[in-house]
Amino acid sequence: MVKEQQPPKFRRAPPTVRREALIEATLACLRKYGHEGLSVRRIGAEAGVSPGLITHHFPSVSALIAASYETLSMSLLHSIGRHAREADVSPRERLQRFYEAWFAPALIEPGLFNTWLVFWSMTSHDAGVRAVHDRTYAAYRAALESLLGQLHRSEGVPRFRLRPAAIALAALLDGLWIEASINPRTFRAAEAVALCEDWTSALCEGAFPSLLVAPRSLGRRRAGRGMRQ
Amino acid sequence: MVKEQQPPKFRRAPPTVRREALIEATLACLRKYGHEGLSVRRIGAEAGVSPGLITHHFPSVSALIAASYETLSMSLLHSIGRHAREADVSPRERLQRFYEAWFAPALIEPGLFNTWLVFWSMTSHDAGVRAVHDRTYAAYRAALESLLGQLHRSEGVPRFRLRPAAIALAALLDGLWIEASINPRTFRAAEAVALCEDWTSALCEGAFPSLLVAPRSLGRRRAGRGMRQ
DNA sequence: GCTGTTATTGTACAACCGTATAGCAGCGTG
DNA sequence: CACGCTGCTATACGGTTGTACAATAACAGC
Repeated sequence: MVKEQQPPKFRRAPPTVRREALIEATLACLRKYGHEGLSVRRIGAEAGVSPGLITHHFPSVSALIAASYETLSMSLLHSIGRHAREADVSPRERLQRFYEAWFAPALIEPGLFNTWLVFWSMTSHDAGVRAVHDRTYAAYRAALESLLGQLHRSEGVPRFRLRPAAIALAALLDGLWIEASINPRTFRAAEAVALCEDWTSALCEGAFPSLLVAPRSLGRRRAGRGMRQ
Repeated sequence: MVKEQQPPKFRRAPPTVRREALIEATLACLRKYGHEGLSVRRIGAEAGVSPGLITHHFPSVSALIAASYETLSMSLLHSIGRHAREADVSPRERLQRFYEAWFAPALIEPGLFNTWLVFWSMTSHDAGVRAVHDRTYAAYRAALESLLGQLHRSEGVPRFRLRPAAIALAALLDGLWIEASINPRTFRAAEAVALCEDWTSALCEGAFPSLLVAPRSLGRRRAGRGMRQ
């Protein structure tokens, strides 16, 4: 009987780290293969693990997707927000840095876009994924509201309603990000940033009538049509 | 030999109308089942036709998707544009009607959103679908440029660069449409229209610095950073 | 009414999917 | 060194998928 010193067939890991590794593998697969990437076999191969392990650690594959969604979106929001939170610059400049981080090359990438499409396409079927979206979008909007709120208290900036302002800015950012992801040749990153900066300028000048809060006297035309705060 | 008068097993159709019927069935399937809907068997069942017919009329399934993409997006653009093109109202009001059509209940529907997600997710893999996107997005932007161009020549509206303005407006519309499609409870249609109207107001007041063309003298801060027209 | 064209069907194929489950094996514990 | 817990593998199952291809039958032209 020859005593072959062969390496172990697999290594054990505590559930927490294995779960995290599976989430990371899932994100890698979605990035590389898009919709075709969310198969248990492909994810297992990416993580160097058998397909059965996934159903062992997650109740179903959609639960794994939901967890991956939460991980990625919080990671991105934190990473982008860090650029805006550093140093002591003016609120206006903080926003600009946020925009620049948003349209940085790392974010404008087909893989990331395809990953997001998979998440979005599951919101209608899976309640768990939809819950993650709602929580994530709320956090994203809260970050924007925070940045806009600082602007709020600057010299010469009229008061405006934060929530709809953040909704509009989020929409503008998303829309530009999508087109840039699908076809990077439509416009350059600097142009996208300039368009967002324009939006900020208009906000600071009070050029968005329905966002202004209680524009008593001084008849700006079309003084808002009652959006709820 | 009994002469049974049984109906024919199938009916022949000229390639053109069969192709169109298949496209219609594809759109119905995508609307109902999303990503799961683009299988030859499901589409065939929807059209009351055998699965093999699809590969007979289309070189591949992705060609069918591309054709469906083109059909739907042109149909939508035309349908929405019709509301804005009718009667003789002011350019400003034309834009508002466009916004209202954009956020009408028929457009804010999970089925339509999921259909769009399928199209988007194929742009990275399939060259044909990407070509359709580019053509479609250009037509969409051209429609916006036309509407904005009319605004352009109104009294008191400063000159601005059409192309980037249309890009920004398209992004705002898309972003709002997406969030409304995923979670209709985030905001109401009227709020989305108000946010777009705000954007128009700011544009007319010249509150978007980088969009202004040749703002000679009159030092507005941050006079654009050279976006190409 | 017969014939030829061809749109259409039906089936076979190989590959893939998610889930369930029985048993192997790493590794902490004694 | 042996034991046992349990993370993990491997396989089987019934289902799906897109494509290929031979056979069939609708229907127009003669």
